[in-house]
Amino acid sequence: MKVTAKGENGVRAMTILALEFRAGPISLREIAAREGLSYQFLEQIFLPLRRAGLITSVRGAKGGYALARPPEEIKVGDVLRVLEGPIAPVECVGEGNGEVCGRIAACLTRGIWERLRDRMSEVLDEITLADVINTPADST
Amino acid sequence: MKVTAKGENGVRAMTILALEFRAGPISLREIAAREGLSYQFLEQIFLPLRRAGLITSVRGAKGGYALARPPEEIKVGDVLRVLEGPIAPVECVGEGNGEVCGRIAACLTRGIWERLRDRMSEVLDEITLADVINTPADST
DNA sequence: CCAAATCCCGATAAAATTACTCGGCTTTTC
DNA sequence: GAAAAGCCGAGTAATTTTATCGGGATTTGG
Repeated sequence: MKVTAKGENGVRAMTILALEFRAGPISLREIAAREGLSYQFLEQIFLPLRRAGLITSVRGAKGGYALARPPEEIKVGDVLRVLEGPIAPVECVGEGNGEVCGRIAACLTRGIWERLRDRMSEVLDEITLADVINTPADST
Repeated sequence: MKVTAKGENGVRAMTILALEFRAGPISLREIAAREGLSYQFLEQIFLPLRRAGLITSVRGAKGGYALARPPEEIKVGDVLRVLEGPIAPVECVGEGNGEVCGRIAACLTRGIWERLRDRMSEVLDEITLADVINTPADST
């Protein structure tokens, strides 16, 4: 029941883009240095985020990445769905998926996963990048 | 962000034990047949559940497994914690874990995972096995 | 007392997923 | 035109998950 490193680091990287939203594009090299991640792993994260339209890129020297929209308009759920696929605790209850598997207790347990999925989506869609950068990091 | 097959099938198997709670112990062979799972994989699921005290076993011919407590008193969260470890979307926010990692945006993103973890626990701890077997399987 | 049913359990093999790297290309600035 | 950056497919390494095996130990029923 874990988010992958890709998802976790993707959110982390997007947080940096949110912090620097007014400062123009930031290079992967800089983000990699700030977060202690490899340049190449970050590339793998940014590629799908750009294709999904969450970030924009500027090529060439002085280039880099920036959020495509202001931090208030990007939800954590958006980022995770791009990097990890639909939010769903089990395959058969993918968001907007009506399939049913053939096993006997299947329909009994299904409700659990649907409720869990809905609450997970709810939390992740109510937190924007703006919330993330504005929340004081109190709880040690 | 998925539950493993072990967790999913564990909940499924516990549901069967809940359905047959009054009927005495059920053998793994029977559960395996009813759910289309391998006997040996189920063994791997039941061993930790028994060690955790969620089920009891009776050895020998006519033996099998039964819930240690009535279905009303066993939460889905209990089962998942045994089979998958603490409910936590990322390592560093394991239930009751105060650690902090050293990276820069760490404390900014941490709050996300804490909120997610809390809501996940909440859902899973408000559903008992009794709820699972009593909920009509309407939503096709 | 024996045979069959059943749980007990460590070890390990197989498969799947995830994490990470490589190499080479294209675009832009200075 | 050289350096700084992004673009991108392919491939390898590491980890986790799934599944199997083999042999014990315990109980029931004949």
